Amino acid sequence: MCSLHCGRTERKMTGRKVRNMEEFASLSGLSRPTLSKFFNNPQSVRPSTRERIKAALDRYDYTPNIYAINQNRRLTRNIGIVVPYLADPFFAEVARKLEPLCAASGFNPILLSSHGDPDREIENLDSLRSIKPAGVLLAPLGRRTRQADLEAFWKGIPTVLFDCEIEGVGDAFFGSDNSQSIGLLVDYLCRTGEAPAFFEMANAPNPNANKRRVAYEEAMQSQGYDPMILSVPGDGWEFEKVGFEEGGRLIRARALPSDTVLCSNDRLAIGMLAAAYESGIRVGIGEGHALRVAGHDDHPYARFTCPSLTTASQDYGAIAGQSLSRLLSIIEAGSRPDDYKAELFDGSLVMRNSA
Amino acid sequence: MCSLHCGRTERKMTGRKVRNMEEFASLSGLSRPTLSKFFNNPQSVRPSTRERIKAALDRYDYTPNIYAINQNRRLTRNIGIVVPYLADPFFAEVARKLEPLCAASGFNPILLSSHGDPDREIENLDSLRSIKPAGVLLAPLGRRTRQADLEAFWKGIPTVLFDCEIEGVGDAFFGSDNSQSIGLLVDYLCRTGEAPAFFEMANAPNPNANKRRVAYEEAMQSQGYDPMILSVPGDGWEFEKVGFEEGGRLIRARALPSDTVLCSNDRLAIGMLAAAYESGIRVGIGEGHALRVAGHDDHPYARFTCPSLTTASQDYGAIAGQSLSRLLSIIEAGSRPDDYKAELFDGSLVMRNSA
DNA sequence: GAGATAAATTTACACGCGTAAATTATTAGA
DNA sequence: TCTAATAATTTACGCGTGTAAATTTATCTC
Repeated sequence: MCSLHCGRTERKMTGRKVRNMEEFASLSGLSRPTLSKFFNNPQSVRPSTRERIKAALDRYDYTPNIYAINQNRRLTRNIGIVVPYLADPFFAEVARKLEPLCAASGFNPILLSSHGDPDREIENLDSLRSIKPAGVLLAPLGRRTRQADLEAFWKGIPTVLFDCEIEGVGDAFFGSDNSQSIGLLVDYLCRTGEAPAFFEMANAPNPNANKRRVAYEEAMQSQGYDPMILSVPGDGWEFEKVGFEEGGRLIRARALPSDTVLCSNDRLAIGMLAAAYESGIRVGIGEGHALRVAGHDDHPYARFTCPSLTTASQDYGAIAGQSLSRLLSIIEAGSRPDDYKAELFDGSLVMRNSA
Repeated sequence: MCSLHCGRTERKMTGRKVRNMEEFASLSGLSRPTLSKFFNNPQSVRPSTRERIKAALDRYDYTPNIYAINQNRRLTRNIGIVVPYLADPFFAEVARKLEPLCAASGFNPILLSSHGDPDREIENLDSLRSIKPAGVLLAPLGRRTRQADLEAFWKGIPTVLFDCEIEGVGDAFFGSDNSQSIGLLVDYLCRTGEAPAFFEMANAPNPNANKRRVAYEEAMQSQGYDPMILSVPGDGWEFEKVGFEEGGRLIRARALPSDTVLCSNDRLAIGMLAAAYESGIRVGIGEGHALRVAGHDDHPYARFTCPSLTTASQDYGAIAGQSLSRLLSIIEAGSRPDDYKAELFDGSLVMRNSA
């Protein structure tokens, strides 16, 4: 807690443990309210006093009781981060970027994963509510999100959504411009070979999937092609498995309408690449290759697929950074904004060997 | 909070919000101490009273203030879970198993990742300490862990280690029997082809790597072979990258002493498989294959590598389950055990197409 | 060095709950 | 129906902090 404010990352506990602020006050020769001010904001006390407190902090082992602090504060300095599926590298990555940013702003990030379960998502929000966070960064599950519950939560606590937008919920939204990035991919694929078919899971949990399909259709039409949608059964978050099984089925049945497949996301593509490999289909560009496969997201493993995966990267950094700074400005303003703000960031094409 | 005890996952907030237990007491016609008992343990009040409280809970919107509770309790019901690298699927998986188990026991799991950074690990423990958790489940970083700090933490809070054992720290340890699982792999590989070389990163962050190397050496010797260690430069957690670059270097330089390579973990193997693919080396068993590659851990993507990866699976469930139940028994006992307990679980061979 | 300003101190109360002791009400068993 | 056991209530205090108002002290400017 303290390390956030006074910049100390390690203690030299040469002295004994101090029970409470009262005791620490007499030990350091200051009054408790002054110390209280210091711990809330070191800049709010005179530099000379600040140094005295820091010196005392080195001599004695004292940490303010976080429960007593938060019981009385109007607002805690906790920020909830709720993601739909932490085992998914995209969210693991965003969370990893978010944590140090929160800490740098003096806030305490609390990371929760819904593990793909809508009930779990609401449970996570409930448990956050009991912690009275200053705000919440939420990447909703999407299609299966219990919208009414989410809306009720949002009314009580400043909430910024990212990755997945939900109608009528949240003070702001930051995500990727699927239309732009899919456009980039379709454009590239059309330019360098056959126009791509679009491979997706029929019951995708996340509305981005729908946006990407629509973006694909529009991009194809603007290039003068008829869209070719391959919508395979499947739900949940086991994309690789669906890509492998259903993609393999399509390959073996020779049911692909094009020698180029654009997958709705990299995880589907990873599964499909594995299926193609097992079917002895050579994936890639140029002579001797029977299939081109592209994905979307620039998954951390996209570099290591066989062949390496051509894809579109999302601007994780911008999404994480802007979501947080928007939330912080809402928190600091102390009042909810009147205007809902949504911002989409461009992706960029990552050309590798699969297409 | 309450949902853990009274089993309600959703509220019907037909009534108004209740500020505190006092107010809720008068609304429900009971006394505050009785309600306090109920929230600590619903079984401690008479069934009829229990029903009255639950009914009131449905009528009014009341949640006990978690900060006020924890300020006064001797022990919070928080359990810290600290992992070295959450983006690593092994830890993501263990964490995913741990969370519902904690919740089912009435505890609140707090998940923190050290992101491969030893300072971050200690910071995580410090921030946990300020939360006064009942206990902590810790998978240490390993080699780079700041042992003295860790030891100081452990002395204050019940701590069970898993995955990676640290000399002289922790009330118990649960992990995989690397000797057994590596033995299984070496045995299988020797039986079905050339004896394997062992591919590892020289400065692995985790001591399991050393244990695996030693286990490999012993297994090879007991089979009558000389160990062949391929120790490549590299540190950190980017195993795939090291496997890809250094593995690729070995392959292109034809520096592999055997046509069979056992990788210290699956992530290295994933990188090496990608490198082999790019070099045009066919990996697998039987005719027309030039290289066999095996891994260790049964990474979630091991099914989807090209070819699918032969590996040894760790018993995630047992490790997670036993670690937690040991910690809970220490917490319930209210005193630290005299005897340190370490238990290793067997892995099992997962035969796929790469070896 | 005086006045203006800023900071620290004192005093006092509040927060929402745990918990112990003594008392009263309820239940179970015969 | 009575008694013993059990549960609930009342009363009272404590936990470690936030925070407001009034006062005193230190610092700065000229």
